[in-house]
Amino acid sequence: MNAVQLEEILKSNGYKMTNQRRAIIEVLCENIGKFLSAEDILNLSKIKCPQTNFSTVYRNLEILEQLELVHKTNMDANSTCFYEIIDLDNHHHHIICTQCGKTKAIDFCPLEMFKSNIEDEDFELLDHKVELYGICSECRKKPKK
Amino acid sequence: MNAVQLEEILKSNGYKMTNQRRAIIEVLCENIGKFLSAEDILNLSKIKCPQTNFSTVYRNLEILEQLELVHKTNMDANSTCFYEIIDLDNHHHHIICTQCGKTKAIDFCPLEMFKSNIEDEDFELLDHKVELYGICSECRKKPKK
DNA sequence: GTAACTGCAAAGTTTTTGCATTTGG
DNA sequence: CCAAATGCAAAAACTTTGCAGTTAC
Repeated sequence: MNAVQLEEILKSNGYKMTNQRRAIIEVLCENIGKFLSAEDILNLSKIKCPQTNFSTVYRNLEILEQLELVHKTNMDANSTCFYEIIDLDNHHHHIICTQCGKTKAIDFCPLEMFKSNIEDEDFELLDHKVELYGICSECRKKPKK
Repeated sequence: MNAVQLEEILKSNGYKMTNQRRAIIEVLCENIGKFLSAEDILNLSKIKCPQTNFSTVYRNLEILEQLELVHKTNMDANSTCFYEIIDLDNHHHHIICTQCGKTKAIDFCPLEMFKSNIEDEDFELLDHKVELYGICSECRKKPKK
């Protein structure tokens, strides 16, 4: 998924392109595989379009969520939410370092395992979220804080 | 994991038992397999111990998190966090109805699949979170809102 | 007795909203 | 032109904290 494709999707859903929106989309596309907070997105977007504002970031994230183009998540430690573009061409999950927060994309997805293991007809399975937590090599080398 | 076991763990870590704490622990243990918000926990705890307070709930959840006895999570739709006792004897994940929020425990865990698929020595795998999203049978019957 | 715990009220964070103004198509 | 988008400031929602008083052990 690249920014141009995303723009097309938004336009075809009746949304207009503004510099702020384009900046936000570009930031998201340039950071696939990482988790960004709303504040991260704001700061990075401001580099491209300085007048970008928190409300605008949140409003655009909401639109993208509704179109199922971004995933929203939190990590256990705090209550900030993190966002990432859903890249259908390159579906992945993450491993997250519990010490420094660094993330890394993991290609393996256990969804098929779930499908075959859930004989449960009560739910129609639509989506899933998988996060792995660990300690990255750099943090392992460091003395424990 | 039952409330008595949990009390023992807390006591052996130097924590004292108060009626508020006991109420919170019991509520958590009685709701394994569900996700409770801090507010849910407060309201249910108040039935057992009416003077229970929000600060006390959050402070106890923090202690339980530090001892790795509860998991904290959020669902995509809103930014409220949800808590559940980690029941090592009965490890499970959840499927969550995106319409009504109802949850159901799922026994299958793909962790072993991950271990064998991650040849990645950069991370030491410590923990994981898996959530499935879908629409429950009741919501499927209802006319779309 | 004393360290741990709690209640309260206040502050901190993150997210959402109303409204007046601006802008893209 | 006008619906959509934005900026601002204020509010809402959720969580954390300081402090004085209380309680478990």
